[in-house]
Amino acid sequence: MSIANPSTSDDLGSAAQRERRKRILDATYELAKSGGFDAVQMRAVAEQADVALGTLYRYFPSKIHLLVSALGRQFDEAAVRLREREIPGDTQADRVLYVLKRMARGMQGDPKLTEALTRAFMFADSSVANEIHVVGMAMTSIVTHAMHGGVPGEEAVDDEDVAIARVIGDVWLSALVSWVTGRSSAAETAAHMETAIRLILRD
Amino acid sequence: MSIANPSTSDDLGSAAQRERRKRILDATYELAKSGGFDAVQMRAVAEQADVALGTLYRYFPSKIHLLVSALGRQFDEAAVRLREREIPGDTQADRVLYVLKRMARGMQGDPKLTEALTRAFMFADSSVANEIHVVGMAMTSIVTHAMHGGVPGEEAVDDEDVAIARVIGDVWLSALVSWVTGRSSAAETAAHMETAIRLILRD
DNA sequence: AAACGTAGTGGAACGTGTTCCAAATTATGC
DNA sequence: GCATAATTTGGAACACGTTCCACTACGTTT
Repeated sequence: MSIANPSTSDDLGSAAQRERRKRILDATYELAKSGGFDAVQMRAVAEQADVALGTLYRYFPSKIHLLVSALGRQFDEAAVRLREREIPGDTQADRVLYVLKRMARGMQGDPKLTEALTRAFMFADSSVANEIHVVGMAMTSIVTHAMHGGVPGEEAVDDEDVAIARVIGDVWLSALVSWVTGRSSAAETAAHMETAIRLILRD
Repeated sequence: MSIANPSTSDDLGSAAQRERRKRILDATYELAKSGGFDAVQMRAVAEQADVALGTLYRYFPSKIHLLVSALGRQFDEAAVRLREREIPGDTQADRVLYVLKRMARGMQGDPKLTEALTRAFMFADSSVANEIHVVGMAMTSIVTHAMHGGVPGEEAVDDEDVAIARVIGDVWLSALVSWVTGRSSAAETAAHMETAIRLILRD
């Protein structure tokens, strides 16, 4: 008997399972993109992914797991895209701001999607630790990569860099939450991020 | 006809209404304290506050409004208690850390309560803007007050102080979320806060 | 090819947040 | 004190996340 759960195990299962998993995440993405958190209804995801409700729950044990997994996929892709690119800017603050503004632009282009994923992330509890960890790693990687300008050879990332990256990630998340929940505008959010980063990264 | 909603209007209504409102918030507090977010069930709150379900919804249009209002009351009280007190510590960082650690101790003493209120805060959307604002103000006030050592006379709080306080508030919130959702321990959270604040407030 | 175990299906059912409504109660203006 | 408006009540009903179950389909072992 296999206790393995197709969504969390490192063993990704058969091709059919990988295919189902992808269909489910794609459906989640589409629904989130067009209708936000509320539109990602488990029955709707199951139907759009052409999968029974029970199967959906076998792959992702809750709506939050599902959305955070989708977020993880997004961030992973973004981190990979960014990694193969040099980051312009003379100071750490400039480079980090460049990257974060670029990501912010992407997110503002899909506000519903961003809302859905952010809400899920903020609501997740420890049972979602694995999925959360993926997101946290990608975020830290994005920030440290920006700090060091993207030169691939000497990624001299020490502990302090990671600590700084985590603080920046915190501010980023809080700012994202304010924006997503309509508490502050895109411009205010950008300004706030800039303030914070220049405060944290005065070289 | 009065469009006024007893919970959001500045007009607090009759004594009976104020009394009901208090009973509701008290019931919320009790349930949150003993069982966390999930235990704050609208039917249970209504019953414990000795109020009909419909009335509960008239006072607080959603569970999130209810919990964020309860959080606001908590923070307000904390801010007031803190305001009438001098904050020990030689540097801004020391004083802010002193205050935040003190608040953290309080929160760790009531983990369920903290979980409930924090989850609600993080999940709130723009319809909860008013209640959120109360919390944000209290938080900023607590931090700026700590920065200036609590000398009541010359509260020379300028815009930059507020910006800094907001960044600290962001980190605080993120740290709180990690702790509340079981992603990091109290010790890790404290260490992370210390790192962040020393980074932001190197005098 | 038969038997077996695992995964997927369809759908009923439950819990809790939320909405709605008619009747009862309370407050207000005259 | 009465008429009228506003509020509260009790409870039914609905929506959606989640659980559960009997059944079917599939793949593996022998």
